[in-house]
Amino acid sequence: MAGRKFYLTTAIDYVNARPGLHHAYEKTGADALARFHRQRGDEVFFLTGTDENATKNEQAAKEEGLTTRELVDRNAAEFQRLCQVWAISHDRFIRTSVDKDHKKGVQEFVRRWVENGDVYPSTYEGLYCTRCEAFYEEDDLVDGRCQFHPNNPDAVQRVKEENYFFRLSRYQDALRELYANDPGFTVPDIRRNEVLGWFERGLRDVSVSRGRNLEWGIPWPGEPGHTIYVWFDALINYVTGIGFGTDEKTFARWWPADVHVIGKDISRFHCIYWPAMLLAAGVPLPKRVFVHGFLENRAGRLSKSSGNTIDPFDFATAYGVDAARYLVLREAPFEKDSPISTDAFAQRYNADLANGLGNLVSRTLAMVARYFDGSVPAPCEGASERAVREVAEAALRDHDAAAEKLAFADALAAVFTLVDEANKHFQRTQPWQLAKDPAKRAALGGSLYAGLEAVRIVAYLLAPYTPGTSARIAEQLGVPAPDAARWAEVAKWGVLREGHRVRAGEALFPRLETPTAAA
RNA sequence: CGCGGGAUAGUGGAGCGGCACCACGUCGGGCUCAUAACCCGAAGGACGAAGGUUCGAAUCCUUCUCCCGCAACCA
Repeated sequence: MAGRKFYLTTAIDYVNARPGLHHAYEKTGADALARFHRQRGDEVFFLTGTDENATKNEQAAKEEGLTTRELVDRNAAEFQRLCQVWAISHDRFIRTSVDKDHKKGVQEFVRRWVENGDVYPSTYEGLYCTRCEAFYEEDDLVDGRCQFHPNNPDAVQRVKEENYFFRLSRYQDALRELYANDPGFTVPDIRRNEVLGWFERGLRDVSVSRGRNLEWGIPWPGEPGHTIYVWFDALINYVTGIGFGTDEKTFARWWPADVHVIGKDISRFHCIYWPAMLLAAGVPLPKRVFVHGFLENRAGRLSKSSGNTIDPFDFATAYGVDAARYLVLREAPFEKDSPISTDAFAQRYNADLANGLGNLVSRTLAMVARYFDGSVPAPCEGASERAVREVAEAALRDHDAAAEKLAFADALAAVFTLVDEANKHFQRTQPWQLAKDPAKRAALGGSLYAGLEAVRIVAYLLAPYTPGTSARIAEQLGVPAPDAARWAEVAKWGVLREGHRVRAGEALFPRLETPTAAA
């Protein structure tokens, strides 16, 4: 796969609240995939950003005594800071209310619908919650109030307006065909099955504009007073972010997306609406939509509306960025829902990072320093060394197979089989005993060499998840930084040369003595 | 009967027709190079409830209970 282009996206985030751990989770998963592909030699474009054109931002701003612009800028900055703190390596952070190319591209996209006869005006009358920005049926309301905003008596209003509707129904057969021909379009299967279920109930045309002379939002082309419904403007970011409607050369280079990484709550939009929207605009479809699961705790799911989020900035500070990234991806398999808890994170930190990886690096380099004065000994492969080598070779294979599928918990587990094997290897060969007998010098060197190679390979394999730590280990080993190394040259056993200098460093992951206090 | 997913050792998971497995935690032992870390061993569950199919069921079927998600708020 070396040398191919790889374009991936995350969902863009609503700016009506602060970032939660779930935002960091999605971005970290996507980031690990981006870094994984770069490391294997692919050319990667990684897009993330904020979804800023929701009308509710106007109201939220009013309540805080700010202009809409001020509120949106302030909150968008928090999401950008999140990306910095969590070491997200995106190539572009798109802002839908700011970036001119987005606005222009969206209007071009809609213009194509119009040309294609896929939108038509129609009168819509119904109960509209201005807080949700959604229409509801009478049955959905509780005492005449929105069930999600019961404290806002004025939130629900009866509105009647001219809207443009998108002919979603026209694409039902094309979408069925897509799902029949390409079972991998939506993964994992559990999410695909949900999508198939939606088809069974049929697809209705959807309103894609708002006609209430809104100040905020992207104007409908040639139709003053109408704005493009925020959901549709948001989805189009995936093409405008790489030049659709403004830079066709760049667009042609990156599109179609190799994968859209999203949460399961918005799979309807990405798995049904988005492909139909693209078909209507005459744009090729993305290759895959990966629907990740949710972080859950006993207080219920983590979400903006329930307000039980773990602060992602505090979390990263408490554990360190690399550990934080490792913990969310290891504890919460990307492909499904997972319960999380601060206790589980803390235990995982000590077990895997402090006692496992950190201690292995520490003991290995300490022994090389003590017994060989920091100079790499000659390889000397006995039964134990061979076992380590074989586990390393399996880890390289198994990691990549899992990472390709975005199964990061499995991918990380594969890497840690090598950490465990190296620790067992030292117990088997007992270099501290061999060191007492000058006649066993070669065996001693061989044991430590195998340990060093294990550490080196682990560091490279973990680079997509723990970029800072991997770089530190590479530095201690005096080998090329993970960002700079050619994968084919480092991803194999036996690269370190006899006499090469290595040095011990500070503890990579200090053990937490009171685990529960960490977060 | 709106659709879908679950219920397995203290916790989190795997297994999905044939001796109930893994990780963490706990307990006991060993080692001493290392971040009181590492290694070895043990205890602990008969798999939500009831019924059925089968030589044999966490694993298939039926009913039930309880969770969760979706059904134009939400990653």
